[in-house]
Amino acid sequence: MENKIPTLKEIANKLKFSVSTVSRALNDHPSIGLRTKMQVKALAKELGYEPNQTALFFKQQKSYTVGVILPNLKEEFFSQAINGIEDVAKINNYSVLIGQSHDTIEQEQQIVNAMKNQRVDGMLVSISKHTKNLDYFNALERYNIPVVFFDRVPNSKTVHKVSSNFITTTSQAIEFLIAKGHKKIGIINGPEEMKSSKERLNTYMDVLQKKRIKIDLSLVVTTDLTQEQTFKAMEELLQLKYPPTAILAINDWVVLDAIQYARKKKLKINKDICFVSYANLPITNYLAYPPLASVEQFPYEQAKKAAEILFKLLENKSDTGDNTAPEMPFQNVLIEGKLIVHKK
Amino acid sequence: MENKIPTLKEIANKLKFSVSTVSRALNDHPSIGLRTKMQVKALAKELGYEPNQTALFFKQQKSYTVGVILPNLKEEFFSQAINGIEDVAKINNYSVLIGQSHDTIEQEQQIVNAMKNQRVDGMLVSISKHTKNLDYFNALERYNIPVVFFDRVPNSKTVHKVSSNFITTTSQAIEFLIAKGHKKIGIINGPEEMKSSKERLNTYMDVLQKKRIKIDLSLVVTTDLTQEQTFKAMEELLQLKYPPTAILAINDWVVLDAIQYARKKKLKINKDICFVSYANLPITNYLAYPPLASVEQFPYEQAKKAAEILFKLLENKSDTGDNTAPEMPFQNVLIEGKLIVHKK
DNA sequence: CCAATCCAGACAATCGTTTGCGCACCACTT
DNA sequence: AAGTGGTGCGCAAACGATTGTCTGGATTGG
Repeated sequence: MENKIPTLKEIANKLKFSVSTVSRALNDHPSIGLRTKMQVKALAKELGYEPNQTALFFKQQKSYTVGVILPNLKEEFFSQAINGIEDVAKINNYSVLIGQSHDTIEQEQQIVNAMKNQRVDGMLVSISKHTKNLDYFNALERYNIPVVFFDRVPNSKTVHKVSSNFITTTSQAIEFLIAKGHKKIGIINGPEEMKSSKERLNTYMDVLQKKRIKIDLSLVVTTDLTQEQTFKAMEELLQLKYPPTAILAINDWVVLDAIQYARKKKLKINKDICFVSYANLPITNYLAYPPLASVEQFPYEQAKKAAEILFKLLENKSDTGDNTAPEMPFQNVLIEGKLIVHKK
Repeated sequence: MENKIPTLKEIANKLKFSVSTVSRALNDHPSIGLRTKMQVKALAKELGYEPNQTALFFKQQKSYTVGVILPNLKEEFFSQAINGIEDVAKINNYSVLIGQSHDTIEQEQQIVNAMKNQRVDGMLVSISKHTKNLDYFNALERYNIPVVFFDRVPNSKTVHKVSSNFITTTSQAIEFLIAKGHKKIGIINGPEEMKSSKERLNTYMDVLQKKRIKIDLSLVVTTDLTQEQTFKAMEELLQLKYPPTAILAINDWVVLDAIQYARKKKLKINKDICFVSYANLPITNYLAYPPLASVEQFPYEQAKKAAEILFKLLENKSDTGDNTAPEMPFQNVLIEGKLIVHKK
């Protein structure tokens, strides 16, 4: 007998009240008498009544859910970011729906669409390394689903985004290496489609120029972040007539592979060759041959900031049913990173 | 004008059909004429109609979503497990809702409840390290939400679960160390509440006994997996009159801390003291002082298996609206691990 | 004593979709 | 010409909750 899911209707029937009365009683509506409220609440508790969220989502045209799309969860950068999002979501009583694009456009698009049809209230997205076309994100406008990009953000000016300031951190990193006496500084960059890759490269050249160090484009190689291509990139760099004495790598995973490759070639890390990279993963603490320094990008704070912007957008939306509210201007927040020098 | 979300009703109005006809047309119902179907489909496409999932979830009392609850995402073990689940879910056209308990009972319970009210169709759970009471999981029965536990599973016999076979892998690990000549083998175990801790300890003692090695309980210490307690556990072990020459640690993160501690005490890893642990994280490949061996637990396969069981349960449920179907007996699947010896 | 007021609760619409049933119309059959 | 069967579509209920409007009865004021 108790093995059915209680509904308002059941409570109403047992108490000979109408469904609407029961609903209002549970919501402490002023037009319901105290006696009635007590009765209803007592029975609701006894039956273990809890509102059916799917009915509410449907009725209210609101799911109290934000979708998060990111390349993958295995990078600690992203799992930390999730924590930032979860914390903000919890404050706002929202759930978080996570999807991994696995760095493919197809899966990213599919997830966006699925989330759209499930009517997430908003999305936080770190795009795949190949994403160029934002059509499927723009389609969300019609559904009134705001999107805030973080970390891996698109180039467009007409989106909200939060990302690391690669210009300042890259400057710091390069200047740090120059101060250490390095003149031949290699750079293992990411795919060209990635906005961060461009910024990193531009900054690299700017700093060298400012410091009057000759720019040698053969010192610039790229990887798609796979181990295979990273090895190939390292091979290119090391076979140069004047190989680099220091290398700036796009992130910690790439730098780990790069270091591994260098060791295989019998190079002494931090002596023959130094490495600096981005992310500052906890594991670098356990490494025998850690990079000399890492750029901490504060994933938690970055994602948190993005989530806060998203919730502000959601708030604006619900305040005024119509779009009469002054639209929030497109946010483009830069999070300052920090160069962490690992003590030997 | 096109900035509204298209519904069946709109299509029906524009075409002067009834909503039901439109619905059936889109679903290729046989009783709708070919001409009508074509017209409807054409307009649906033009308007970009896609069914509102929240309405479907509600109507069908089914969300095509499985909930996954695990301690945290930052352990690669779990993010790999998620991939196993996602892959199975994708085949079945299901979404995956992820929640992190952060190893606390309160959050775990809260997530279970939220997922219950959102009517996930089933759950896959790796319980927190403190979970003992399964009441809030049992409450899901009433909602007809099947649960399959994986990796960190409860002791109960009346649940479905998939976990590593700690008996065989622990035997292998200990025998491996004994074969290497170790007689004083320490063990850094997990909290006693964890089922795996008991199995690990029992196996440890069984193997030593079989090999006629004296059991010394002072060689058995525990950690709650935090770095602090792991350091304390190491301190206990190292201050013994006859400290261990080999240590079996509950997982890779613990072993990393243990190794760090040993190094701080100027012990030579793999010489003064050896380590073996569970998980075989990818990062062990990048370590200077990796454990001698790791037990690979195949998180992907484990989670995949759990997901497959869950979907079989879901299938059984939907086949027969009532519970007249022969209930599937409680599954208790053991996944065999594998001892991976890291080459130096 | 009757009308105005007010309180507590009921009625019904609504969200978008599916689905059982009914009905009109046409083409056959007899 | 009346019955039969099938085809093609509409009507309306249902899922669970919220909410605007309505109503019956008690209370109050003049």
